[in-house]
Amino acid sequence: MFTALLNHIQKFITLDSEEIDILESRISLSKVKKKEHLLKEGQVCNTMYFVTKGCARQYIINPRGTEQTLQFAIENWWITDYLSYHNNTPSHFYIQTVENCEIIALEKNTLESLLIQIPKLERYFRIVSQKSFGAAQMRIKFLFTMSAEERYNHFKNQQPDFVQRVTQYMLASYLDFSAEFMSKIRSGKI
Amino acid sequence: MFTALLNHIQKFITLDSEEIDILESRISLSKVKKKEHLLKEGQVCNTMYFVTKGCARQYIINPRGTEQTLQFAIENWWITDYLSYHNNTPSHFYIQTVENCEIIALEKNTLESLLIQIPKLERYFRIVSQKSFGAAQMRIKFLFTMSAEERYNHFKNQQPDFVQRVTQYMLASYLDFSAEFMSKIRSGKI
DNA sequence: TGAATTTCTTGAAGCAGTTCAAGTTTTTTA
DNA sequence: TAAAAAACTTGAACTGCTTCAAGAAATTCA
Repeated sequence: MFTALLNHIQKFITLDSEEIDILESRISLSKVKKKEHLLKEGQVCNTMYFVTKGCARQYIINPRGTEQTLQFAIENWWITDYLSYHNNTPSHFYIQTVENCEIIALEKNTLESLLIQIPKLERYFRIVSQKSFGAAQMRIKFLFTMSAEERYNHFKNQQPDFVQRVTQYMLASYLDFSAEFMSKIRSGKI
Repeated sequence: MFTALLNHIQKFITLDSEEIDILESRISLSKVKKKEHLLKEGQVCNTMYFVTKGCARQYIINPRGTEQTLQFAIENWWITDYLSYHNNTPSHFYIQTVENCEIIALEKNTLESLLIQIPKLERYFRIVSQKSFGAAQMRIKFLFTMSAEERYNHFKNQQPDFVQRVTQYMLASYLDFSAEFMSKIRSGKI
């Protein structure tokens, strides 16, 4: 529901009741079935998505024709293609639900007018995106320094529940190794 | 000089002359010699750095004891460890100049008070960090889908001048392969 | 529920890139 | 400008992970 986003926002800034009303009037929650696309490669991305329930992912189709997941978004995460969003260029990515989801889709026009009415929201989005960028930096560190098996174990320790929620090939590609290799890691045959 | 930052800011927002004065009064440019550290692993990062001249990089020392560059920052780029900055946790990274630099160091306290005096700056930093995050996503895409040689050629095409500015082992590690392999790519022995 | 589809497992062969070591070239510094 | 230090090159041996293929298990959906 809407309160999930409101709570998330209020972790970083404080809104008064008038601002909450404005926000509530402009935002709507939609249910999205598993495996539906929110964005496809080639489209210009003009929407930010906030997951209140379920899980979405950003992926590409690599030259060999297989999908590789670049990012997951679970409850209380924003997901979008910021480069396409800001530059109005065709996206390199797909964004797709992994489970049945409840999602707040915030279009550029709506967001821009909200940012004018409630300038404090600039701060919220600044902090959220700076933290996301920080997380992306750590991700690159892990990809660079750990072996496949270490990356799997590290992820499993950090997000024990999440491992169950996605198929093996999605997680394997996110950790940058093959689904077959993941099967071998799991069975201890490495 | 200060105008480099001012121009960068005014690409995204418009400041009036009073705001420019405030900004100018709180910001100072410093010269930093080549190979000096702005941040070391284990320190809490409470400063953002804007490069007006020269080049800096963020790197780690991997388990084998060799340096791996995660990010470069040239003219008009911000560099910091956002995770350490926001969570007040010890950094996993080093930040070091690669050339003699002119840098604007913006401390958290200063930035926070500037953001209160000039709330528009929230917007500037939001847009900059969202674009940086977008660039990080593309970087992960390239790491995932291209061979070592393709990554090198792609980088060289995108940033032909930059390739000359850093040593081979820095660029090789940034592209996630060994310095020896880069030597072989360059000589066409692959 | 049963058929179709998707996902997972396993082993064998292969290879892109690493590691090591030693020599050469370039850059830095006293 | 000479000596020291840093960066680059080259080849040989090696390896972590991929690819392929084919069967087994689990999930989806009519």
